[in-house]
Amino acid sequence: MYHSPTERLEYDPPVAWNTQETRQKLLAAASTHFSRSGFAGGRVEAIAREAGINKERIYQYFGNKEGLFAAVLESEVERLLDGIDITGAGADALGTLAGDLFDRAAQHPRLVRLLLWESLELAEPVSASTRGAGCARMVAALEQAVPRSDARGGADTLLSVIGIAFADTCLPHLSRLISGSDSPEDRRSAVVQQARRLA
Amino acid sequence: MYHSPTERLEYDPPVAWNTQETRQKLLAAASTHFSRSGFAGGRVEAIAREAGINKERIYQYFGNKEGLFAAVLESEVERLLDGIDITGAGADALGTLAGDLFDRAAQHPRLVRLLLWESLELAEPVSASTRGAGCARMVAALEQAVPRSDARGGADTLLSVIGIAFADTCLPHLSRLISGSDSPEDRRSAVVQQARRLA
DNA sequence: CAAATCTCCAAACGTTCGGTTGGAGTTTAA
DNA sequence: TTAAACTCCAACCGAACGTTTGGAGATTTG
Repeated sequence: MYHSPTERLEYDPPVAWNTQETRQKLLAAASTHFSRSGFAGGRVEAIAREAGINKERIYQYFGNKEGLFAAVLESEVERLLDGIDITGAGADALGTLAGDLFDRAAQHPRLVRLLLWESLELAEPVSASTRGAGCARMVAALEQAVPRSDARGGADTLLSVIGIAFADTCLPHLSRLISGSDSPEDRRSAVVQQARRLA
Repeated sequence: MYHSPTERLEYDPPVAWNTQETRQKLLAAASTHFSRSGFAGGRVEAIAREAGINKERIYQYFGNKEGLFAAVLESEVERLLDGIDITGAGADALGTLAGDLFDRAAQHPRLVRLLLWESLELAEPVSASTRGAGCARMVAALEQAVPRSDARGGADTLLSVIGIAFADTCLPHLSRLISGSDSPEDRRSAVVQQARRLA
């Protein structure tokens, strides 16, 4: 195995196999890069370098750059709503939901960013059937927690709570122009308050 | 002036000057391409071809690709909220605002897309001071129309109404997974209804 | 133990891309 | 009328990029 003169090692140990770890390292690095720069702005070479894996392995495991991007989205975007349940009833339910969503976005900003890149760069969502099923469950739970007369109340409410909770993550520049630099605590409090009003 | 054999003309008329038109054509084509594909995915060559202008002109007028992108954002993103005033009071004011925002997004989807690309691809917003002033005026008007006790009510309300109004434009895939393929009329109605509840 | 298969690598390839150059013609100014 | 300045173009350049190739070594199989 040849190294360039500037990094020639005294002894190159042979490379042991670790198929699962290789794949996971590539996915983790790809998640970072695609979250930051999107599909078009992400660089295969830079992803591989950060993973510490040869970029040829990307083609072996994922097919191509598009396959890698899809794999990242498949593993990440479901996590956005994963484990967030509807608890309580009425205004409490909506406030808690909004707070949980806000916290999720605050702790994992890359998830919302990946969702946005998916929206802008893909014609169709990834994992549509499983994500659709997850959303349907949330809608049904919301309809139980916040009963309403109109037939689509659950779906409309869920979408509005998401819109409120993610407004500053989806549109950070506009948010800052509107609200100034308020603290995450203040922002969270406002999100919970506004969502409660939808009851 | 040389043309390739496949498009050799019998006679090449010399090119007259039209500096303003050239610039506008480039901006229009750039708006289309950057709205669709973002900065990283937009192609200078493709933009120039669509404008019918030599791509070297882009460097003359805008400096580089980044300058072109900034020029597009500067001319487009202010149009998103431009001319949208707060009318009425209470729930009516919020409902009308949400409806107007929804209509603006529906009629000019490229504006929201450009806003999203700005959010994802730029560290700072363009035209921050003029946009900030415009937002401050809207916040003040909202505080008049929907008086509230908390000090930041106007800003929080505006951001929430925007979040509700643009939820399906910002996150179209997630919206469709949640709501199914409802009609724009139904979607608009839901947006107005939900926004009214924030009063 | 040897052959087959698999994983991993460095290097290379062909294409794409943003940006520049040399020059032709248009318009303006003296 | 001529020179200067400006606008516009085709072609080009160097770098970047996604993808492939040839081969070395690790692991599995018979």
